[in-house]
Amino acid sequence: MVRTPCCKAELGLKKGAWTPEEDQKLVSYVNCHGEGGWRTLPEKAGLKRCGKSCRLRWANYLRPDIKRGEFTEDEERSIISLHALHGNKWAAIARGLPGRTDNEIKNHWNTHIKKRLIKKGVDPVTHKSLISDKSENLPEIPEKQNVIQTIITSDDDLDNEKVKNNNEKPGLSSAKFLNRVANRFGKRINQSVLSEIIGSGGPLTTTTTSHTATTTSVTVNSESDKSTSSSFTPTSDLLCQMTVNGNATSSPSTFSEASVNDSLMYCDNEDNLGFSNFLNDEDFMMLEESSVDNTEFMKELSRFLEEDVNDDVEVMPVYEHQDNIEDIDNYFA
DNA sequence: AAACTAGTCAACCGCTAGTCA
DNA sequence: GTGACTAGCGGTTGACTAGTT
Repeated sequence: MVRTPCCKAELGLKKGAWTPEEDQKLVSYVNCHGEGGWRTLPEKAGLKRCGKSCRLRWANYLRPDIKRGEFTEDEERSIISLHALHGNKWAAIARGLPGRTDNEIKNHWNTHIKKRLIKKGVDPVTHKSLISDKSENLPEIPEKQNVIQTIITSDDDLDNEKVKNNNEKPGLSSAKFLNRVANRFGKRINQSVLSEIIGSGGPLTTTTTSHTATTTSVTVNSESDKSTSSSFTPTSDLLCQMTVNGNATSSPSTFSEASVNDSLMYCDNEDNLGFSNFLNDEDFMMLEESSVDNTEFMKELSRFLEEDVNDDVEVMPVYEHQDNIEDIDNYFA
């Protein structure tokens, strides 16, 4: 297939920095006619630019919802967390930072964060320490994660004990179960929804963890990582959707067809045992109204999963993933 | 003051994926 | 199924600025 030129090879198409007059023309046109139709926009708007250039100018600079100025510490934490999940998928990272563009984040990463991570001894690519290869001490993660493996990550005996007794420990049961839920519904709901289920963490969490904290990652495999929605969905809504009549219900406002291929993280430390800690008060109002305690709620969800046999999605492994927490700590140390 | 260097970031380029006829 | 078209993404470039010599 012959590659289509991105714009007409006509003389007179301007390149380089945009003038205020050009900006004004573009803003006026988009305000009147909306975004889209970039190929024909320049001519209609009276601009001697290629459509691609117009789209980029609008997306990276002229859009009214763009937040400009210094990145906050929280934003930098988010960038690092999201980079650990997505790698150099700047657009995916930008979806997690409202008002910031992929280009801006990419530039900030390359000019600030990357250097600072290196200076702090953290590999900006792997998010692991450059000084000592901690991966040697970590459990091996299967390349193709198709087996069930639960690993509690803390290096102290207490946490090891939790592994042994994880059936009795609500927090760890919750961890496993949430992974099942995530895997089960990963193809229907987007990452933000899953993060809401997980509640106390997620890629955007700004909570720093102590070294005794146990961090568990949920990996949801799917055909594509093209998450199309980042809309916020209250956890209670989702839970209601999931448990109504014990059947899966799929509301467009709650479930999206977007698939997920990201590691979802939450903190499961000593102060955070029990499923109740993953939910807020509003979530529990729903539970209290139905007189279902935590255990019953877990059973209900388990039963729901068991009953919903039509979908044979495999349960994916739970494995340790604490490096990107450490690199954030290192970064801000 | 001039030349040089390094840092920053807007804009560009090449490519891919999705859609439609 | 194929090709044209469009939108979007990630890597790179280069203009500009600030700091240093």
